Amino acid sequence: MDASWIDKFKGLSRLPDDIRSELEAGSQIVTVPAATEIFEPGQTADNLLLLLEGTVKVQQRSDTGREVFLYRVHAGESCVLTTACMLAFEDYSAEGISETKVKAVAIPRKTFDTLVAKSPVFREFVFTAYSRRITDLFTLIDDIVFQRMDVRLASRLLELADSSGTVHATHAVLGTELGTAREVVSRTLSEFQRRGWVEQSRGEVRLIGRDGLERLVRSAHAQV
Amino acid sequence: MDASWIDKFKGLSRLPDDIRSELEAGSQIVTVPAATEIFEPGQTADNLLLLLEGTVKVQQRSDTGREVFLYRVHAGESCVLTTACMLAFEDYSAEGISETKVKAVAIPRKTFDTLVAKSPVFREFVFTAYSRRITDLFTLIDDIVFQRMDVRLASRLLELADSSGTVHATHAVLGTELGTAREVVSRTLSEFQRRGWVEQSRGEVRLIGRDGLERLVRSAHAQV
DNA sequence: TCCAAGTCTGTGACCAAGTCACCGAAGATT
DNA sequence: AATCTTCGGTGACTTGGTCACAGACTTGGA
Repeated sequence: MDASWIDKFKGLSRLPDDIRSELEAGSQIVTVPAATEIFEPGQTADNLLLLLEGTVKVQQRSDTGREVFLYRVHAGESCVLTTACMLAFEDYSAEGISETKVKAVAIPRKTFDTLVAKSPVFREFVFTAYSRRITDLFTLIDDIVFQRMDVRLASRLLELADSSGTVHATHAVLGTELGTAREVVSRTLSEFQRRGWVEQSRGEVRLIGRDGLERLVRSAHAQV
Repeated sequence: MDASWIDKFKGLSRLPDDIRSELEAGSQIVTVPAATEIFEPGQTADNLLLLLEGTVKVQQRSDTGREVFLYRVHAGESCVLTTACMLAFEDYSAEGISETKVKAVAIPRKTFDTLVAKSPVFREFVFTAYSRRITDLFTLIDDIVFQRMDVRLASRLLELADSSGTVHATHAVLGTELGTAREVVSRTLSEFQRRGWVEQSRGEVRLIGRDGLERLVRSAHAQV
C-alpha cells in the first residue's frame, strides 16, 4: 500500500494529514465482480463508493420493467448521489450495476458524516461531485427531449468505443442506454453502415469512419 | 416576528436553540416579485433559498433557446440543488423564475457552510432535500422516456389546477412544462375537450371532468 | 372607435421515433 | 446434428415533433 488511494481523487489530495488518516482508517477497499448489482431500489445505501478501477452503470427500472440509463461512474469518481439518500435515510430509486470488475473504497455512513462535519475540503469534494452529476442529469434531460436519436447514438458510440474503435454491446443494450427501442438502434446503425461509418457483427460495432460520426455530432451542437 | 420561519420547515424544527438563532441571525428574508429571474446559468449561486411563500419554476434553456421544465419549488421547500454549485463554486446550468410573488429566506454560502459543519440536524435537512429532488429528476426522466403525452398532460393539468379547477396557462407554457411542442398540447387538449373532460378558453383550461383525467392517469400507472 | 401589432390557438402535411408482430441467422447446449 | 436462445432485420402502424400558415382574440395607441 505505497501511495494512498486518496491521491487518485483530485478533490481529496488537499486533505490535511489528520483527516487523511481518519478517512483511510474509517473506510475499506472492496472488490466487486463484473455484472453485479451494487445497489438497488428500496435499499438504504450505507456506503459511499469511490471507484478506483472499473465502471458502474446507474439506471432506473420503471414500473413496466424497462430501464433507463442515467449515468456511468468511472474510476476516480464517486457514486455520490447515493449519499443523499444515505444521509437522509431514504431509499435510492435507481440501481447500480458493475460493468467490469470494480475496485472501490467504501466509506460508511458514519465516517462520511464525521468527515463532512469536520473537513471543509471533504465537504467541497462531496458537493462538487454532486454538482457534476446533477448537471449531467440536466444535460441528459435536455438531450432526451431535444436531440435527434442518430446524433445521440453516434456520440454514445464514440464514448463507448475501446482503443481499437470497437463497441461491445448489443443493439438492445444500446437501446436502453439511450432510452429508446432496439429497432430504432438497428435502423440507425444500418444507416451508419450504409454511409460507411461503421461495420457490424453480432454483439459489436466497429467504428471505421469516426470522422463521419464526429461530424454528425458536431453539426448537431453547432446550433444556429 | 412571532413564530420563527424555521418552524415552517419540518426538517429544521428539531434544530437546537443555539443553531436556530445562528441560522436566524445569519440569514435574511427577501421578497421577489412575480416573473423574475432568480438565478440563471453562468452564475455561481451564493444563497440557498428556502421558500416561505410562492413558487419557483426551475428549467433549463438549451442551446437552441428552447426550454425544458425541470421541477417546481413550493413553499416549505428549498432550491437545494443550487447549493451543490454554491459550495462547489460551480456554475448552475439551470434558471429559476418566480411564478408568483415569492417570500424566501436567503442563507448565504458562509452561514450554510458553517451550519452544515456544526449541525447534524441541518445536515440531514439538506441531504433529505437533495434526495427528494434527485428522485424527482429520476422519475421525470422515466416519464419523459416512457409515458404517453396524454397521460403526462392530464396529470400536469390536475397538478396545476387552482381551487376552482382551472389551469391558467397557455398551450405554449404547458408545452415547455412537458418538454413537448405547443401543437401537441393543442391536439391533446382538443381530444380531452371532445371527451368532455375540459373546457377551454384563451389562456386557461377548466377541468370539468376530473374523473376522466384521473382515470387516464391511474390506468397508465397500473402497469401489468 | 378603429386599426395595427402581438399573442394564442387550430390545422394539414410531413418526418422522426416508438410499438408490435414476426422471421431468420448466429451462437450455445446437449 | 437437433434444439434452444439470443440477436438482428423488416414492414405496418401509431404517436409525437416540426413546419407553415391562418384565423381569433387582446392590447395599445392614433
